[in-house]
Amino acid sequence: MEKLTEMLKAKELKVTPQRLAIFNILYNTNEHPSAETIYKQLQSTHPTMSLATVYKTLDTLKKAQLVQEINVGEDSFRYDATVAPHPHAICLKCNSVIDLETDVLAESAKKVQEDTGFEVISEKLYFYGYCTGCRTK
Amino acid sequence: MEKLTEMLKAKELKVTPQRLAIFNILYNTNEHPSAETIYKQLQSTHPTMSLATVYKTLDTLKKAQLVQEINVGEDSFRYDATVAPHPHAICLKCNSVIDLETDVLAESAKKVQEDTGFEVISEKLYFYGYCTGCRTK
DNA sequence: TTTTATGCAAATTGTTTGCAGATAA
DNA sequence: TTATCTGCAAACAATTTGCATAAAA
Repeated sequence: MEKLTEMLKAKELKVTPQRLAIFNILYNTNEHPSAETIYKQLQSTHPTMSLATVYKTLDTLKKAQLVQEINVGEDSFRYDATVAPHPHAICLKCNSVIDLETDVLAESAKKVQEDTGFEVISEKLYFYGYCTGCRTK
Repeated sequence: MEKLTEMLKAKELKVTPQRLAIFNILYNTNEHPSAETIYKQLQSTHPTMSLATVYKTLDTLKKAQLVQEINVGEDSFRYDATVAPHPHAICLKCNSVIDLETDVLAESAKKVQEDTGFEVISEKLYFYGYCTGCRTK
């Protein structure tokens, strides 16, 4: 991950195997795993990595704007290496979180700003329902 | 609150002072309080009410579709007696949560459904930024 | 009088923190 | 070599649970 290495250096953060491994998982999945899930996934390749390190690293990456934290209403946070704002669809049956590319966000942010005077910095849009795989019941 | 009394009876749930008090708070505010906040607010009028009861009651009301739970990315949930879907704006400075009435939700749900095949049941839209009171810095 | 709800305290879960030793620069 | 990071264990905070008592139907 050259991208991450660069970004970390730019922020005067050390490039450690743990940080690379965690970012790598997020960068190569669209599953939006939680800290716990990432930790379990790393146990085979990085058996000494602690859960605390996963949390600390996710916090570091979040502050460095390399990952975004998403909050779908579960009891834990999930993480996404795609930082550009985009909606998510959460399947109520299999709990999967799917990235969407609808562009309603920019338009509606502008509308809100005009209508209410609220200055929009970012936005999150979640759809709850059933994914294509779970629709057939 | 006749509405609540009816709804509870319809679901074979008992009408208790605690349930009335908690629903009443939510029904008469637009502050979207957390369980803790509701608990504190009730201490003067209902000094024997326990925090566990607040949690259990909110869960009951949520299941009875009388309140909705919202998750703005804080460490706790907030509650809203308006169950119809509507966007929320969260001020990053004063942490207030404001109800919005923009109607982007219905349109975009339809769009997502057509584009991706994901069957949308409900949606949540959050805007983060600065409220009119906090913009002047 | 029967069933369900409340209130207490203890348990659980996700996350954070302090600190000594390890590692990147 | 020095500043930062990791990993462990303990701490924390939000929420849940078990159970005896209390209250609604």
